[in-house]
Amino acid sequence: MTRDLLLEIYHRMLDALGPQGWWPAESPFEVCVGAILTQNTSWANVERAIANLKASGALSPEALAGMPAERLQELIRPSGFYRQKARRLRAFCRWLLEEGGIDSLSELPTEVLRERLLSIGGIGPETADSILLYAFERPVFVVDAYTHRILSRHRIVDDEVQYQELQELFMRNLPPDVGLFKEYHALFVAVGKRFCKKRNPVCKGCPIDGIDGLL
DNA sequence: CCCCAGGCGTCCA
DNA sequence: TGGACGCATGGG
Repeated sequence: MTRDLLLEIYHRMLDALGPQGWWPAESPFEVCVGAILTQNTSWANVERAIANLKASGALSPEALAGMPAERLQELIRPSGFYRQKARRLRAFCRWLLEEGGIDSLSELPTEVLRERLLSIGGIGPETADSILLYAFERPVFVVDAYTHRILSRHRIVDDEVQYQELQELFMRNLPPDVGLFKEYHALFVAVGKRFCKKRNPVCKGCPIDGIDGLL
C-alpha cells in the first residue's frame, strides 16, 4: 500500500535526523518573506537578507510595500536575484495589505487562498504551498527539488513526474495533518542537503536507501 | 576554475 | 506542453 510506503520513508528520515521543527521564522509574515527569498537560493543567503530587513525595522508589509525599490534591493541583495525578488516582495505585500492582512485572509478556504497566491506575480506552486502550510497552517503538501530528486533517484517515482502529481501522491495517501506535512517536507530538505546533493550521481548513506519501489 | 542553492517568468517551437 | 534561458549572491 502506498500509504505504508510513504509513512516508512517519513519514519526512516525522522529516525535518521530527528524532528526539524520547521519553518525557521518568528512570524507568519516572516515565513512568507523567506518563502519568496529562498527561491532557488541557499537558506544561508536568505538569512542574511532577513537579518538586514530586521535590523532596518523593515520586516512588515507596510514597510516593504512603502520602501523605495532601490533601498529594498540593497537590503535583500545577499539572497540573490535581488531585483526580481524586490518586485515580488512588493507585489506580495501590496496584495496582503489590499486583502486586509493575514488574519483576514485566514477566513478563506484553502483552494481559494491558493488561487489568490498563484495569481500574484512571482508566486509559483512551491512558494504558494510553503506559505499555505507554514504561514496559514493549511494541510497542503510542499513539493520541492529535494522531494523530486530523492524520490526519483530511489526509483519511487518517475523522473518526469510533475509537481501536481507528486503533491497528489502525498495528499491522497496521507491524512491531512499540518504537523505531519510540515515535518515531512522539512525532512526531505534536511536529507537532501546531506545525502542527495545534485553533484553526487547517487544518494549515498541516505535513510531511504534500499526501500521497495512504487508504481 | 567549476557547480550549486528550499523557483519563477518569458519566449519559442 | 515543454524545453532553454535569465535572474545573482555566496559557499564548496
